Amino acid sequence: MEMNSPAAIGALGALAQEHRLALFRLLVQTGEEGLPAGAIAEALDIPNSSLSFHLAHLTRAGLIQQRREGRSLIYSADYVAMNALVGFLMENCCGGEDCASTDASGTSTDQSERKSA
Amino acid sequence: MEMNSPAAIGALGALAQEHRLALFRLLVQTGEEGLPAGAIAEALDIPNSSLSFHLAHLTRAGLIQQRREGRSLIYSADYVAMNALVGFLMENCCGGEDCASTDASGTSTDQSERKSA
DNA sequence: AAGACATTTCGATAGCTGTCGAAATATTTC
DNA sequence: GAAATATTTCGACAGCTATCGAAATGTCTT
Repeated sequence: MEMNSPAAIGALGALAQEHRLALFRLLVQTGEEGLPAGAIAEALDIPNSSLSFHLAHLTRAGLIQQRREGRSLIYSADYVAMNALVGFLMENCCGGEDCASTDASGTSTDQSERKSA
Repeated sequence: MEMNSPAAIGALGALAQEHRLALFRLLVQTGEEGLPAGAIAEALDIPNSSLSFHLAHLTRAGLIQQRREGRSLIYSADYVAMNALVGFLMENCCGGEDCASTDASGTSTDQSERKSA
């Protein structure tokens, strides 16, 4: 997937907002089948027009997908894009190897042996 | 480390900007010894006052640390914080398991077996 | 084709963000 | 303690972001 900086900035910015982060988490939990805009608005208690703004933002960033089903628009998380974002962060912003090595709860996996160049 | 949403939003927002992302990457590559503000400003070709603004932003978000050395202020990446952020994203925004399983280049690791609940 | 339903677009508005020169602050050296 | 160096804070400004009601758009049902 090899995400580039502009794309990463777009994705990071899209997630860096209370409502959008909650929205994305909700869609991730929901899975491939996704949720219609109305259900999301209700679940998160956000006015329709405001939600639409955030949905558009996340879609533009490539983190969620849209499909029509009857008169509803169904939104779902794009796991591949999220994979790419996490991959980008690990490659470019952790130094490479051991950063967040699956144990996100750990006793601060030794950071003192960094590439000291 | 167990990062919470507000902290994650702060960190995501801090990285969601061209100069700050480049700055953080630079510090990650540099390692524990860090770099003085002046060297960073020169490396990234950003005016001192602008850079200071971004350094403050990243510091506020907890992603970088500051220490004084003579008349210079040395900045360095906080790897533990970055660990926590990536951990947060994997736990909350990937569904848990296999997301970005070290191979961020892969042929779209099958996403169709999500927790369909 | 009219009415109901689901969602987006429009428009106005308040507040936040990024930029950068100039002035202020901190630290060392002479 | 004054001059030199390293960096931050201040202030002004342009542009972006979030909010949300009202109007417009698209889709289904009868």
